[in-house]
Amino acid sequence: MTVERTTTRRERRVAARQKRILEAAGAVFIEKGYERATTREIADAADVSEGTLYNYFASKRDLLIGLCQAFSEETVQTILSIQAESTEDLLTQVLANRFQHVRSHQLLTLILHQSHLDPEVHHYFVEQALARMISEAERQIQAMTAGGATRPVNPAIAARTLIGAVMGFAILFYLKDKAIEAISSEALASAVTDIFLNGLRARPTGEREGAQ
Amino acid sequence: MTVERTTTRRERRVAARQKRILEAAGAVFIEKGYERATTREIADAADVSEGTLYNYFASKRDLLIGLCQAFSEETVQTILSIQAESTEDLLTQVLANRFQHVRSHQLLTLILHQSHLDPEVHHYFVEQALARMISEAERQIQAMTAGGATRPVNPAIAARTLIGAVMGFAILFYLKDKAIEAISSEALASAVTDIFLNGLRARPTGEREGAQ
Amino acid sequence: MTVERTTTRRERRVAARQKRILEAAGAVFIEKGYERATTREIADAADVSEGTLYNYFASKRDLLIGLCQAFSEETVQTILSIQAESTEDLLTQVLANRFQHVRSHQLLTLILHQSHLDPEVHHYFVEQALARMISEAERQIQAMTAGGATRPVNPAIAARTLIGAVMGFAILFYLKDKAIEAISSEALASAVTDIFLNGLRARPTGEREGAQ
Amino acid sequence: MTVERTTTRRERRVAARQKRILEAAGAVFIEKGYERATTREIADAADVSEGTLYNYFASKRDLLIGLCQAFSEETVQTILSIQAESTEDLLTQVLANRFQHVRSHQLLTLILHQSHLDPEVHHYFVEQALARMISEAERQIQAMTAGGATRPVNPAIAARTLIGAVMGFAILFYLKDKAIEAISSEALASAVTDIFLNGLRARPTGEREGAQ
DNA sequence: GATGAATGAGCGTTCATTCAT
DNA sequence: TATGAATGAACGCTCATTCAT
Repeated sequence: MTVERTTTRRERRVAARQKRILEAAGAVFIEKGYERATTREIADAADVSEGTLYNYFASKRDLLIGLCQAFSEETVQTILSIQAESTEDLLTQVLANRFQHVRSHQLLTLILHQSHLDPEVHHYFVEQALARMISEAERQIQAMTAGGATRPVNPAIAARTLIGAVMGFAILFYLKDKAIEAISSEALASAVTDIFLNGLRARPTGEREGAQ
Repeated sequence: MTVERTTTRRERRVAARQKRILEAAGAVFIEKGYERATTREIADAADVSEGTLYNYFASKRDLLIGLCQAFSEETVQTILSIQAESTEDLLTQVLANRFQHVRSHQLLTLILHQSHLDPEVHHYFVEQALARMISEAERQIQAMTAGGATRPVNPAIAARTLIGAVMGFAILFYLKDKAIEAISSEALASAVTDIFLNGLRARPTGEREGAQ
Repeated sequence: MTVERTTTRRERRVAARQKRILEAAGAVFIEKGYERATTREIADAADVSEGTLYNYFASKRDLLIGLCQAFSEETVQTILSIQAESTEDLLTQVLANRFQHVRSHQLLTLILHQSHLDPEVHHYFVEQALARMISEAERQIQAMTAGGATRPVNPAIAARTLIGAVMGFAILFYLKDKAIEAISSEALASAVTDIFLNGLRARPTGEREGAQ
Repeated sequence: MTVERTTTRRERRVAARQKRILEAAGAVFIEKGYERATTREIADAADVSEGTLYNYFASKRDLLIGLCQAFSEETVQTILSIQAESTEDLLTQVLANRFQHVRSHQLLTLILHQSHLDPEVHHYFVEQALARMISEAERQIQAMTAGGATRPVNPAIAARTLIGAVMGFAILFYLKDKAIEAISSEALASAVTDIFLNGLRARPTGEREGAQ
């Protein structure tokens, strides 16, 4: 018997089933929208009965909150854990990571929409995740400006332009934009980083160009 | 007697009522979401009976389609009609115009979400409006690159970064981001234009800076 | 100016319009059933507005009552006015007349059904028309039995068998029975008269046969 | 333990409830007519909730179709299973059986009416039941004619006269004809059989009379 | 008198949630 | 604990009737 085991078999089974239900809910929510998704459909997709669903989540709304919490937490953790050597590297990594994520998990747009309608979703996503990421981005930009890496721009606006662009790309994936789907997340991240760092404007001849 | 009148009083009344119903529908859809909005609520908001609603629109979905069509058409017309003297001026004007619009009409995010769920909304918004605006942006970027005004970037990506950022800002307005709401549309447009044209990266000393 | 005219032009116009509305109502009722027929559809078919409909009839139900009254009255009048030389001739004429009528006007089945649901329809059709025709038939049978023309059968049952058969044939027309539609009303009347008068049973050789 | 049981308790409960709902629907349809019958009323009559109704039948129309199928099948089975020794016996039995049936179950007239309006009801009742019974009746008449039991009449017309008369009597029951309700089904069947076999016409003295 | 837009009660149907098994 | 039948409130929509023009 492994003494170190802190979870019993039952607890693990419960956790696994909870996860399966949440994933099923996410898939059905994205396909049908939150309102049109039925608990029966979610239960079928999770291969459990409707009754069992309610043993794991108190309501349909709870499924949405659960998804929102998991999504928000995962997003914040992932972004904050990224280690980079330079401004450019950091931006590229963050963008590549987000592009990769939204490409396969289209929850972001669902949650954006529900954040407007449900105060609790707003709390978990906008206040706990989006606001934190925006302020982290502002902090980074201010640090980089202080360190001479970036021009002195309005950090509130710059942070929101970057994060807004990521959300915008998420929507383009969500709307099945063919041109975007054809580009790898890394290539897209590099190109977007280039635009944000170096701008679109042509440089006077002889000027040092940025990456890419 | 005004012989020139081409619309009768009845026709004008009908048009006005149709507009009022559509506006009421837009307001309720934004407040409650499309699914949770009830036809009774929309009728109340438009100060007509439910029956009257159905004299003007065949179904609740038709209200959504009508809003989407009007929104898409208005957006395309407005953007295409903007006249500008320079790249910078054009970008600033377009951004200021869109920021102003999404600030007061929050339909964009509703329509983005419904475009994923309803093929007809997708048709009117994504195919008729968004795709046209993206390709117009690509065309402009290519022209500016050919004219030496912008660096040779991937026009597909650059166009989508710009438009994605606008959609991202629309979402921030939609989510009631206080920092954004505090900035005037024009100031925001200038700052974002600056970032897109000149980039965030610090320039070597002595380099000519872009606008702002 | 014809002094004898007892109806003004207006009165005649009103009567004509009333007749047209009633005919339109009958056609729509038969096509869609009473409940599914809409007043709009009836108004369209009569080429008047819905408002005008209500200037001529107080309600949709009134249209049904009106149709029922006209149908009942016409049926009774027609049947009672038939003059015949013999039992056989009388029966053949009545049957031919009714077959001809139900072939083109399918109101009978509609009214039969509504008689069950609406007391006023029941009054006009069942009590004023059907019951009178049944008792007239009973009277005739009794008279013929007394005169030696028919066997001493139960007149109540015989009358109802005859009239029931007519209603049954009306239903077969109503249900578009092909075999019945292919036979002329006169031929059908003769054959049915033969069956009722002479029976289906084979006769001993040498017996005198009835008509046809 | 009853190993042979092929239906579980649940299956039997489901079948019983389905039957109860169908019977309730039949009763309400007959009382109010199909259109005026509400699903709420049917649910109340079956002592279930409206939601439960829809667990057993997909729509209100499905209840009608279900009734029509059951009625049609039962009618055909019953008629075809009747064994008789003579023409007279057969006719009497069939008539008695039908009179007894329509006396207590007034579905026939409802179904006759709906057959005109709903193609599926037409299919199940007119094509699957009525048409089969008519052709069976034609076959019998032809056989009896060939066997010398009946005169050579038009079998199509004779069959329809008989079946039409049954439908006519069903309508008289449906319309609560007092004279008919006062006569037992058997007596009525005998009297009608007599009329159909022997005819109404008086016979020359000395002729052999038919039964009854 | 004729019109047809406006009305709102009432319908069939759905589905989140409960609970007996 | 897992099930899925039962529930009933709430929805989108229809249509007989009214009434201002």
